[in-house]
Amino acid sequence: MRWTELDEEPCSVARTLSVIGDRWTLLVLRNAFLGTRRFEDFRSGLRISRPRLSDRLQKLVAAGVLDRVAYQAQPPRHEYRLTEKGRDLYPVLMTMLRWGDRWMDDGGGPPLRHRHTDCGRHFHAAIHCSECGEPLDPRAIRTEFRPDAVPPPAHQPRQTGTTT
Amino acid sequence: MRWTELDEEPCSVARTLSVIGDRWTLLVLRNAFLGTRRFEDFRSGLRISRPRLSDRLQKLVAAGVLDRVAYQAQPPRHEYRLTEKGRDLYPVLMTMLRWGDRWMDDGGGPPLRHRHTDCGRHFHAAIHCSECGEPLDPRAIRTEFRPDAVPPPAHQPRQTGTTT
DNA sequence: CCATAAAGTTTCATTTTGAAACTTTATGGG
DNA sequence: CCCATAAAGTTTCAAAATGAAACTTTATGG
Repeated sequence: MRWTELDEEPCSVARTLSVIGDRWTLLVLRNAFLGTRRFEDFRSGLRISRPRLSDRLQKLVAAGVLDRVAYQAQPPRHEYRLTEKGRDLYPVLMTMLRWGDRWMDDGGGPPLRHRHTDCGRHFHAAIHCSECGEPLDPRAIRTEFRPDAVPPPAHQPRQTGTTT
Repeated sequence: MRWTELDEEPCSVARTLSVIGDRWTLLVLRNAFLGTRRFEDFRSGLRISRPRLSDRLQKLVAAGVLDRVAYQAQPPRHEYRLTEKGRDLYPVLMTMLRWGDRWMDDGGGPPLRHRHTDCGRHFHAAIHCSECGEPLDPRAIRTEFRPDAVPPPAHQPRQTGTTT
């Protein structure tokens, strides 16, 4: 499979990966969520090479995840801001952060902590059912495939629970 | 920044990306969550080249995300199963799927739907506060940095809300 | 005895990437 | 005025990652 074919797969995970599924893109977005907007700030904050940053930003703008906005006219300078589509990636970043906190700890505890101003406590992101609001247990989920979205091959009898 | 340095960054997103932040890995995991366990099934389901699948599986096993288990002795054959660490990536996959459903729809609706057996309804994953259980609004979050985890450069006054 | 299968590895050409230098327009200092 | 610096890139080139195809090993079925 080619990367240019990914966005046509009948799978929302694959389609999402066609936008954010590369090494640098999610780090660019992480910093965008932390307030970075300018080319040089992304570059120095990430230690990414200029050509790579340049094409990642262009792709994210083309995908509608970032918006390129002029902040000065002479010489023309632009900054990159998250769009609504981009801000909606927040749950993806937060669940990744949660997994890293839990499984990649070097012994020093979480590098960042988040406080929920509504309840005042440090928290992590947990996924819940959008309909009933209960925490999601993968075993309590049944996956249904659209006719053109064929389940992948599996030799063992299909598990009923843990499916995407 | 080199990819081998990623897992040492004081950032749980970067550390998570050091494990799952490449093109194929998340697709391998997607299929693993859908029940695929064997080399040839991953390969045909993903249309990935053999050498690539081989090293992705090895890395995931080394990272403790998959377990390599013999299912027959002669000739030796193994299958790859999600560990607890691997199953805990479910929220990441589900939030990615949700984003794709919402923003990458080609007009045909979601390729997969998920039914919550507890409430009986089709749902999507929403992130909630682990402490109070309320849905998370990015503006209701304050980020606190450990001393060695420096906030990335940002020219504009730091936003107080939408931070990772 | 031959074909096929599973799970890889090897080889090689193509693509992607990173590092460094270069470009353009403007500002600040001596 | 002249030089240094800054921002936001682009160009060039060598190194690393990738995909396609062929090959390997052990076993089973006809």
